[in-house]
Amino acid sequence: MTIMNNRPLTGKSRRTSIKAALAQERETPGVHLGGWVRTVRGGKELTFLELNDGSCFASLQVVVEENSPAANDIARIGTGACIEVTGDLVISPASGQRWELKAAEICLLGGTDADYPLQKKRHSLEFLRTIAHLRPRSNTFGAVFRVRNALSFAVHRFFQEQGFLYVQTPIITANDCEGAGEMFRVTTLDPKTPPTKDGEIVWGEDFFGEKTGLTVSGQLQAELFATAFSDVYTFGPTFRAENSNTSRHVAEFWMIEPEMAFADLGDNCRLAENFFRYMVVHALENCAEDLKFFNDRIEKGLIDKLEQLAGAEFKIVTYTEAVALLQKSGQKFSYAVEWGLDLQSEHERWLTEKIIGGPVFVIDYPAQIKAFYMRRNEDGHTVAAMDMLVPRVGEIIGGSQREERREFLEARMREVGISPESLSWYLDIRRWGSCPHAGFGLGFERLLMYVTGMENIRDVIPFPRTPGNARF
RNA sequence: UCCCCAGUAGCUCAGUCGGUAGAGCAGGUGGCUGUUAACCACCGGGUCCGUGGUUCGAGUCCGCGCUGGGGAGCCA
Repeated sequence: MTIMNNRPLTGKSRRTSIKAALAQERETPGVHLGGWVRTVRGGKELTFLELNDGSCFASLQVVVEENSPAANDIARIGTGACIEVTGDLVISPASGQRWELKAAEICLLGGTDADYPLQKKRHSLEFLRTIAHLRPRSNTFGAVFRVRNALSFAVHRFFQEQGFLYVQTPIITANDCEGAGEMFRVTTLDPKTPPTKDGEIVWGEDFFGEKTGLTVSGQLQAELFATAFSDVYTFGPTFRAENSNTSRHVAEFWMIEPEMAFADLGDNCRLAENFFRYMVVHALENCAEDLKFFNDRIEKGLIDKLEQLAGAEFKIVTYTEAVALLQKSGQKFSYAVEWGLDLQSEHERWLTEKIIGGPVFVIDYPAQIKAFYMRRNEDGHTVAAMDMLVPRVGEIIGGSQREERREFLEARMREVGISPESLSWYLDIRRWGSCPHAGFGLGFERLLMYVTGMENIRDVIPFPRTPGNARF
């Protein structure tokens, strides 16, 4: 790089990451670090600072000697302070850590005070949620967001390795008939004086010339791309304006939606299984330190669970079999288990946790409880749908083979009250060059819940959006 | 949206039968020759979520509201 003016940009202030420092093979003089202080332990002649920069779970112990020039500032350095340190990386003479930094110079960049909410003690996840701007500096959320980062990368790696094309489907869309949930409205009309006719808002005068909202699914557009590129996937933000108040729902989340041409429901389940296993293996191989923390503090036995899953075959049961299994389980449920009724959360959990004891695909649901685009089976009353259920989290994947036969699809749309004209482009795919295809939607946050053991979806997304809460 | 539970110091929580507010951590001061969410001593710190009521007296009992959590529905 060439600096064209007289600004004193040296480009020499870059630090060594703590991850890199801890990975050193030998003692190194003159190492420069930056980070946030986790705890300070002061003695008469020595002060110990735990420094964390988020590059890894571990902190690095910084040792300040009483008469070192670095000692000047340490009285003002408390938990949470941001500092830069230069010193020698040496093998620690005390047990508890291999490396420590003998400080020669400390620069206090940003101090803290008594009101700093993040203390060196256990906080409740509920409290940390109220300080979402600071919680990434905690052990738990540091680990969560490093795993989230690793798995985001793994999503792309998995699909790219398999030759899938990444497609960015629109975030603003005019389809509100996808059956996936309530939409957030997108409009530029003045809420005080919208154009009206006979008391109704004239959406034709809105920005896009029709009623639009934030996407609830990229599936329909992914299907369009699948009929040109064969195998495609989306990975992007998804919005649901449902008034859902549970530990598994947020209004804004990230969804992964692969769509494959020349594929049936069996191919779909196989892809889902391979994908899920790939994510788990990737986490085991790349996030060992963070997973160990989750295993010790969040979900006992987590690593065993993940390792078992990596080697296990996923079970597939039909909806009809699932109903029979639940009926003969002898378990008393609050809601009836009966063919034709949707499985309740309690049924799904019993199935995956108690009867199967691991991830399970439930396939071939009754047509009347599933979406219009799912392919009708030969029996005439079920559709080629699949839900993947996992212990603790419940439904993590929902997918299907799509109805590629135009006359069946159109008839089904009329049955459920969707005008074929409104989705003419979707029907056109069946009109010209139609082919069997299948895909699914996987909630990225629910995957993270499974992998980290975190029990509330609000704790695996940086700044959760839920009814009544869009702070931060 | 419905059902259940909770709200006390900056944080985690105790507070008995209704009798006038407590601990640990954090913060401040001092001590300590290598500490591991250090330790020891002392100090400061309260709209008991809000509101209305019952009572001689309410953190405690009752009504309403707000906020948070768990569960259900919707789903990923």
